[in-house]
Amino acid sequence: MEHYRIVKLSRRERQIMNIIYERGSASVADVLAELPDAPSYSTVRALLRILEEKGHLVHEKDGPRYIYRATQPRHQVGRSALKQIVQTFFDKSVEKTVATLVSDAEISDDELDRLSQLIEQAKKGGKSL
Amino acid sequence: MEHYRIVKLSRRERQIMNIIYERGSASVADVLAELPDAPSYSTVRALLRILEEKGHLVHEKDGPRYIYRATQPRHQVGRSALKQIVQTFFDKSVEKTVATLVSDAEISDDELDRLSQLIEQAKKGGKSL
DNA sequence: CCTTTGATGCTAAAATATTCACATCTTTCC
DNA sequence: GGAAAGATGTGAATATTTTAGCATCAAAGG
Repeated sequence: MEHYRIVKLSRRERQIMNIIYERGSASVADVLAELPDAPSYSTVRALLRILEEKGHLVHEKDGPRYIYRATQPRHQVGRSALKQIVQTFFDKSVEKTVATLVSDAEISDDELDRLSQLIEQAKKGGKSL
Repeated sequence: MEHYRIVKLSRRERQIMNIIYERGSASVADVLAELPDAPSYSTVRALLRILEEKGHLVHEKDGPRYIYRATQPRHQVGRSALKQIVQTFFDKSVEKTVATLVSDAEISDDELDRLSQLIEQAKKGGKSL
């Protein structure tokens, strides 16, 4: 239940983890291509190795090259990150957070309908517990 | 419209900015009290000074002591941070994000009702634009 | 088989972040 | 006013992060 500590990462480590979470998996070249202010190939490999040593990543071989994946499931880390955002910027209010989400993004009517259903289900689900 | 770049902060800088965003404002002692693995008083002052030099904070005098505030409005930074989370962990899907929010947190019926209204307004608002 | 290409392993230098000690300046209050 | 308490300003040491160079190894192609 406690916060997942992807929180102790350095700037570059964070950037790399985000890339890998976004893509699901990535080779060294993939990471290099998406890193802002991209450093050298060697540098990216060093960082990936460190992240692996720290237990945040694992790699598997895909022919000659390594493919990296996160060890912690994305939904868990996402949940934790979201919680942090709600706490830090939205007074712990889910309502304020959702308000920002729906006012900021372009959302189709279909998606809005599904959101309504989501809320309805939460009402029922909450009751039954 | 572009991402607000509170993104280049180091680990400690990030921790401090989060504390200040959460509280609204803070003295050196406040920050020190909330920092995990709290360093010395001198250290916190040094970090606050750096953050001020970089333009992320300003201070005003409250009697003998300094009170620090963020220069960028919280809602703007929160909006940007939220966007980042949605992109990184929820496939850019507001729906998935909201689903996590309502399933994770304890939400009262009242709040769920307000969320429904929120969605309804978004439907109307979206149409009219 | 041998060369070329493209990948990783390792190590160390350079840059940045983090930390604190000490000097100084105010406020408090006796 | 003057001492004590509580703040800040500064500079430099320490630790961590970030970077890249060079050696090595494996696959691909002639």
